[in-house]
Parts: sequence; C-alpha cells; structure tokens
Amino acid sequence: MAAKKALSSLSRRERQIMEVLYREGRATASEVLERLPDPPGYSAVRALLRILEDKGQVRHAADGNRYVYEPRLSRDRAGRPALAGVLETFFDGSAEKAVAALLDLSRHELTDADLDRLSDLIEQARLEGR
Amino acid sequence: MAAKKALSSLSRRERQIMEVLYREGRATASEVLERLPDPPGYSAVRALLRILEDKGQVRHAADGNRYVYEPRLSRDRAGRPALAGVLETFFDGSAEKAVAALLDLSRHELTDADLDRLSDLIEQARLEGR
DNA sequence: CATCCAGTGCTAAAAATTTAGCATATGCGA
DNA sequence: TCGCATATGCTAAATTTTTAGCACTGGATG
Repeated sequence: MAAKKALSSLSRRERQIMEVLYREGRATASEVLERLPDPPGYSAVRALLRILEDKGQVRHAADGNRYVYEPRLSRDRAGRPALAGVLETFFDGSAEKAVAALLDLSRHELTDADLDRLSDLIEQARLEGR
Repeated sequence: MAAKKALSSLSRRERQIMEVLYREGRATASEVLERLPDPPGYSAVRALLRILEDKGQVRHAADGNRYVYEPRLSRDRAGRPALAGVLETFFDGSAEKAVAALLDLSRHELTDADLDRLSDLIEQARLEGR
C-alpha cells in the first residue's frame, strides 16, 4: 500500500507538509500553511494535501465545516525509518555517534533526571539485548 | 552562502544524491548512479551533480580523467541539523524518545562494549552539562 | 588505424511539482 | 438581509525538476 511508501520518495513540498503533520500530529490546511517554510497560498496547500491523500500518506476527517488532516502512518512507524536513514547517511550507522550528536544537540535541555532515564534505557537494552 | 542552505530545501532527486554523497563520503557520477533508488541515466545524474555544484552543495575534484564529487558541508555540519529535524518532527524534540528508538533500531548490533560506550557518553554529558 | 568504452560540457525537452484562481458553500457579525 | 472571512472541489497553468541526447575527448584494445 502507498502508505507504506517512504517519506524519502516525496517531493520537496510534499515532504515539508508531511513534516508539519508529523510535528503537529494533525492540522487543518490553514495551520499547515502557517507552518510551512516559504509558504505558498492556501489553495496550493490544499491541492498538495489532496495529492498526499491520493498517495495514501494522509487522511482527513471533517471537523465541523473544515477538514483536519493527519498522517496515515503513525509517528513511530514513520519516525524509525527516518531516524535509521539519518543514522546511515551521516553517522555510519553508528548508534554511538548518533547518541553523541544527540547529547550535544540537547545539551542545554537535559536534566540529571533526563540523563538517568537515558542510562536506564541503556541498561534495559543491555538486559533485553541478550 | 548557498552551502549553508538546508538539505531540506532540495528537491527529491537532489536530496537523494546528497544522501549518497554523505553516505559514501565522495563518489564519481557513475558511483552515485549505482546507488540511487530508481536510477535515471548517467547524463541525468551528471546534470544534477552540476546543479548541486551550482547551488554550492557539492564540489568536484578531477581524479585522472573523471570527476570525484563530495559534499561541501562536512558530515558533522550536515548531520546535526538532519538529526535535530528528525528529533523535532517525530520525537517531540525528546532525546529520550530518540535514544529509545535508536536502541531499538540497533538492538541486534549492539555489543556490551557498545553499551558501555553509550553509558560513558551519558556520564560525560552529565559532567559537562552542568 | 578504427572501435569501444567511459568520461565531460551543454542543451532543451519531457515530466513532475507547485501554484493560483474560479465557483460554490457556510458561518458570523452588523 | 448583506458582506466578509473561511472553507471545499476542481482545474489548468506556471514553474521547477528531471531526463536524455548530442558532440566531443581520452585511453585501451585489436
């Protein structure tokens, strides 16, 4: 099914719109428009949402008299391949390198409690990985 | 300068080519061609490499009688924003969620030594973060 | 020598993407 | 009621992207 198709095969604008939808979880066309870099007009966004729906990447639900769009594939199901792709492309597939970069990126936001949780994740992986 | 421009503003094929180049570090046009999903012809790849060079994303060096292309921005300088983007788009900006997904992705490849190194990274972050 | 193969520079056409605009509908406020 | 703002369905044109093809070069081979 088309919904299984990688985000990486989408065109530039399609991809930007999918990213807005994944970030927000769901959004109306006008909300998508507000959050697009270098935004086109409203009808351009709607046309692209329709295309994405035709492609099976997006679905909409009527909310009163307007449509709310959301990705058809869950965040988890889409986020993993995206993360794996970045890992492979920029980090030699190395979790260590990626975690190092992650820690660096998040440096100013991570509390001790956060770091404890990360340590716990690693311990868990250690227990489960065998 | 254009080289600072985000990979996210590239078109579909341009982006695919940049990903090949980041993955391989450097490549000739024919090597890029081999590694592209749903590859076009050789001259199509060369035309796109020239466009990417015009845009400042790529440079080439003559290697004998052929050109070897590489990204102008380093892997580190390009990989961080890419990782940050995935973090924000799919993981609410949460390092914890991303690490959990990373560990899951890498589950079958991580040795105890790898996990030790990840733990060390976290300890380092703990010491440096304050 | 001629031929073949792999390469480059360049162009322009084919294809895909992006965009805006029209007709229509609905809801709200004056 | 009317006017305005926001919405949808739809189309097609504008724009960008992608592609292939031509002319040429250089090296290797028979």
